[in-house]
Amino acid sequence: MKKTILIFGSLILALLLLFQISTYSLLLGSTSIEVVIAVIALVFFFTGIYLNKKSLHKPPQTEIRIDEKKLAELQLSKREYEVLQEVALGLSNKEIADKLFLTESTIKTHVSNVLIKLDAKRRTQAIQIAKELNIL
Amino acid sequence: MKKTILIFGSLILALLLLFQISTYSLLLGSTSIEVVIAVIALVFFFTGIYLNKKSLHKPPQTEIRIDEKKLAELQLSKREYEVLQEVALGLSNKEIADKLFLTESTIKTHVSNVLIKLDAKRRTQAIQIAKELNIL
DNA sequence: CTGAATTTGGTACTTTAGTATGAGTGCTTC
DNA sequence: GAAGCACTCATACTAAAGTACCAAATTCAG
Repeated sequence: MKKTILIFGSLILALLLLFQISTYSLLLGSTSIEVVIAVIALVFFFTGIYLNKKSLHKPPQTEIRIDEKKLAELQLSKREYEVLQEVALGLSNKEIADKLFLTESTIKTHVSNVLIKLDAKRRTQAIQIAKELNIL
Repeated sequence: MKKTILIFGSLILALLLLFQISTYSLLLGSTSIEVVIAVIALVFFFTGIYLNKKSLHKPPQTEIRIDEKKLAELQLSKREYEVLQEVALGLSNKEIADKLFLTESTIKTHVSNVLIKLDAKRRTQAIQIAKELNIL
């Protein structure tokens, strides 16, 4: 955050300086109007590109957020959703049971319910459906 | 593509026009230097932002291309990779067999080989590993 | 407090998935 | 033409996964 403020501050300062220098050099007649305008245009053009890259480019790349609405629509209970997440990680029912301190029976029950609610025949299909719905 | 050329063309034209108008209005003394420079700066600033958004913003959002290198490293045969893709779609061995006009035995063999090559214990884990490696 | 939903777990059973092993075919490469 | 590899398929298993049904404890809103 500190770095951002510093960069922005010096950027604004530099642009203001450029602005003033341009105005004065024009008044003094040492530089032609065309050159000044061209320099200004180029500098601000690339400043625009740079700022855009910094501020708007990062967030959309990494985040692929889950669809809370569809998650609610599906009526999955907390445990069922939790189990679904573990299933998607490639764990077996036994492994999930150990991880959540439950028995394999319980996991089977939850998985079966998930399959019904997601309208899937197999756990692999449930994973595919869940990812299509942006639930995972 | 046609649209892009059209947009870029009119953009360049508009900028050139702005450039000329600025120069002339300055020479005629009808506008102050500061105003012209400010307008030029703003226009080029936002043009930079716009172009950057159009050209560099789209590809990373939609495309998540597969990692050809890792795919080669894994030494998966054509059929094995093909079967892996179907597995990731949530199909059963029987369904894959029917889809590819093979027997379930053959699919089982392919899946087993895929599991070994991906170092996975289950097909669900194979899916997870494959997606982590950007193979799918 | 009560009824409904959730969570947990069990038994019994069927269906898939996965392993091990062998074997025939076709294609390429040395 | 023999060795190697990919592809196909089979049999015989074992191990998971999944279904059906039941039941107790817990949670939670009305």
